Amino acid sequence: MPQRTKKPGASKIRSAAFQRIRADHSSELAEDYVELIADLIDEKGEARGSDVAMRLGVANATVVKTLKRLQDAGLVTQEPYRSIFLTGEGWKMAEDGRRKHKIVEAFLLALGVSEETARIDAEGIEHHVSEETLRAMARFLARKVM
Amino acid sequence: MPQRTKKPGASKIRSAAFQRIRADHSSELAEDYVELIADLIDEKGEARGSDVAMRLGVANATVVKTLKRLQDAGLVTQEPYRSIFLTGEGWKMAEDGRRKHKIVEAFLLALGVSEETARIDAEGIEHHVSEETLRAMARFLARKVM
DNA sequence: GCAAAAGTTTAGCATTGGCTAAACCTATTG
DNA sequence: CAATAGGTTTAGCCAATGCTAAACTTTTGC
Repeated sequence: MPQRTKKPGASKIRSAAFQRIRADHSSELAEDYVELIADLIDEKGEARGSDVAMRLGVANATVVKTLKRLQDAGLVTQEPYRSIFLTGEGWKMAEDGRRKHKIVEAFLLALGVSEETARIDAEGIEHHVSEETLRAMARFLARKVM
Repeated sequence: MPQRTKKPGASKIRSAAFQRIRADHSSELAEDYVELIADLIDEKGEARGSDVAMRLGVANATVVKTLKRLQDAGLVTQEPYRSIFLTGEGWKMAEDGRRKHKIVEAFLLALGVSEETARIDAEGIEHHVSEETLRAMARFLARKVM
């Protein structure tokens, strides 16, 4: 008989973590883009697609395609051959990413990790830490300072 | 097989982090699979595709397709309608994943995070921590015990 | 021992996120 | 002010990862 996708409550709990990871991954790229665009705007006054491409290490064409999705998602606005702007929503996401990034990076540094590693690992970790863990990291940092 | 990453030369050290994240993502799924398969074998004596599907929260067909890739990659062996085995390589990857997972989870717990959150966050973080950060976490744990 | 139930695989489709090459604008400059 | 250099977009390809429905195999119950 057709084998419906089983969604029994039993091992649903087990799979929750993996489902969250898949969800995280789909928002991860969007967060990286808006964060980077925000940085570029703050640093150079404007964000060009090619700057984004260079910093992410991908081809221009990939950025164009992704930005189209981000525009559909209401995170950025842009016109052909012009620089990129963030919507209110986009700024909100960028700020949130920066906030997480800062906490994670500072935390790793406080843990005794090198600057280089802290920066790189923070980039990977920031999309996978819950608010609870962020709070614990912030607490640790506060305690360290005292 | 990950796409050929063209190195743009001196352009951007900045992009290194993102490139590593993309690389991590392509191995992440493989690690999750082999780790899960190892767990199932240890727990129940065998790993069936449908168990993997249930625990990961994906459809059976997705698991079949992914296992084909893992087989091509030399991580698992299997025959149609039979249960799944890990190759030596597969076991090695599974053990490494478990090692990382354990450190990260224990570390989060020591930080004061709840068990539930530690388990879930560790699942996401384990694929993005460098050996250096793992060492720092282990050091922290050791210090805590003293 | 065979028919139905249960489990597994195949087929076919969609989306995301990469790439290169070619076409297309914009901007510089002679 | 036109030609061209250079940046940007489009077109079209590929691989990974997900899905449902249908086909197929194995197991079970009588």
